Amino acid sequence: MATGRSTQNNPNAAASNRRSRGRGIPDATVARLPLYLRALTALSERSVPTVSSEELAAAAGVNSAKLRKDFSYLGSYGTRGVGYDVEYLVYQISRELGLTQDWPVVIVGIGNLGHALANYGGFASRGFRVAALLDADAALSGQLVAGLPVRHTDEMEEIVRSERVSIGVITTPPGAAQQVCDRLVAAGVTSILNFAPTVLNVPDGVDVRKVDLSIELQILAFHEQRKAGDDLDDADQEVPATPSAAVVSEGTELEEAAG
Amino acid sequence: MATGRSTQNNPNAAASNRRSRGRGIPDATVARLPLYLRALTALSERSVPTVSSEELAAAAGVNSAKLRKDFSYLGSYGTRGVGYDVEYLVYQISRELGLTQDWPVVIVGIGNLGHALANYGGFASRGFRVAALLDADAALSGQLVAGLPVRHTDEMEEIVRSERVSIGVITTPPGAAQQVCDRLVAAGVTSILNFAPTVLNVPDGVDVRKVDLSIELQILAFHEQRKAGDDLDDADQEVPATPSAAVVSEGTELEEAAG
DNA sequence: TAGATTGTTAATCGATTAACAATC
DNA sequence: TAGATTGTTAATCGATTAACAATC
Repeated sequence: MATGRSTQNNPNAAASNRRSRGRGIPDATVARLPLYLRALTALSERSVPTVSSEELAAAAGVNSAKLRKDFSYLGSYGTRGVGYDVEYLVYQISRELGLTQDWPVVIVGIGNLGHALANYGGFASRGFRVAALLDADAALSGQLVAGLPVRHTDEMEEIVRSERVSIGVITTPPGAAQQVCDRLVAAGVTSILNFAPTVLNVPDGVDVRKVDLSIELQILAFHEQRKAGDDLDDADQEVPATPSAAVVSEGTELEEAAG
Repeated sequence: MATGRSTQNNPNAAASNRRSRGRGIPDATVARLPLYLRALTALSERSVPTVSSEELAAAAGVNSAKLRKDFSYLGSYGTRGVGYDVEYLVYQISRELGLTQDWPVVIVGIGNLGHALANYGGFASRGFRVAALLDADAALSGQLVAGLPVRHTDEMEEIVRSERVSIGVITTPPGAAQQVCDRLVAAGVTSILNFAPTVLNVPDGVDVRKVDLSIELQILAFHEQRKAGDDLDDADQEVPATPSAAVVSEGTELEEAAG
């Protein structure tokens, strides 16, 4: 938190507490816009012309008051007594999220996860274009993954610059993540989606979002344990004198290649 | 929101607003415990005996006031003027998260992502044991992935029951996710980690957490756009009369198999 | 005792929600 | 006009943070 480098704060806050500039859409609302968009797109495909806040909220898995409040930050796009025009709302939300433009991304680290992401259909359909797949393992170079040749990480800087890549996806092992991140940032990337289980340090102005399998599972385990505890009842049995064994060891490798 | 089925609320809330029972640890704190645990485990491996809230907070990427507040929900495990005993804290957090017990999980849908998860080292090291890999494609049955044979989804119910699986990971295409979810829940699974881009409906008492690639990227794009907007300055140019084209289409496939 | 650092308080901030007036 | 549904208000709740007394 010193040195002019900021460290991502909570698991997923991006850089911005800054009520995101302009009119200022709250972070919690921004995080839900993609959910609404997905539900709306499904309605659009079924040629449903309009939808009420109640229906759309149910489809997106939120309550309707929250949805209306969220939409109120975007403007008044509904019609009282009627609902929202599906197509129009799809467009407005897409525009708000920046999905009406082209976003070239690079994926660094082409292990199983990198593969999975490269093949992910949700990419292309939302304005995200895979500009390159990069891996530190020269043996992978040239190999086709999802129709694209894997290229060596030596080419990272050149690709980021020439393709004007502003978003980088890191699927390397944790040990390589910070270094890859530094290089991406130095080359001009200002948003990073990090799948490596590491805290990345980035300069101000760079957003980092983190996806962490292990953390999600641990949170589930916590709740699962509490459910089981309903039967046992945790009679606040105090702390055993000795820490004992059972200490969890860190063996966090998400992928094998790259760096 | 009717029928006794609850729908997961925000992207990642699990079922519990219930200040998680007992002493009641806030959800935001629970979500950070794995981060602290990771940082502590790294210190433990370097044989660091004690750590201050300031140091640990920096390593975990949070501020120290938040960390101390978080720890205060667990108990008073520090020593004023000294800091926290690393090993002891690792043990306490592990215990709190339920990681000192064995959690058998099944992964349903063995495409690239299922592969990546099966190979994920962070699993085994934290008490999570892959009890089975399941896929609806019979052609995959018997094939070894991460040393385990893929089994047909027909065996799902039997495996969940016999292995006492309470956590299921869904990496199927979106179309199959709800059905797979229903079967898992019917068989006894009470926590689900969903990678398919679908809102899952589950009965009360079942926790769902969602990991969604596309959503994370869209949130990054939003912030990225705002950064660019600093130059252009969005002079509140009002809504174009016609929605126009550029409508984003839904082609969300995360994987190919299963269901 | 002096220095360091925790654990807690209290203020602030942001997010959620119910309720309802506005209005189609 | 009557019915439906939005957009907004205001109350509530939960999370963050700085500051500092307690205490090692």
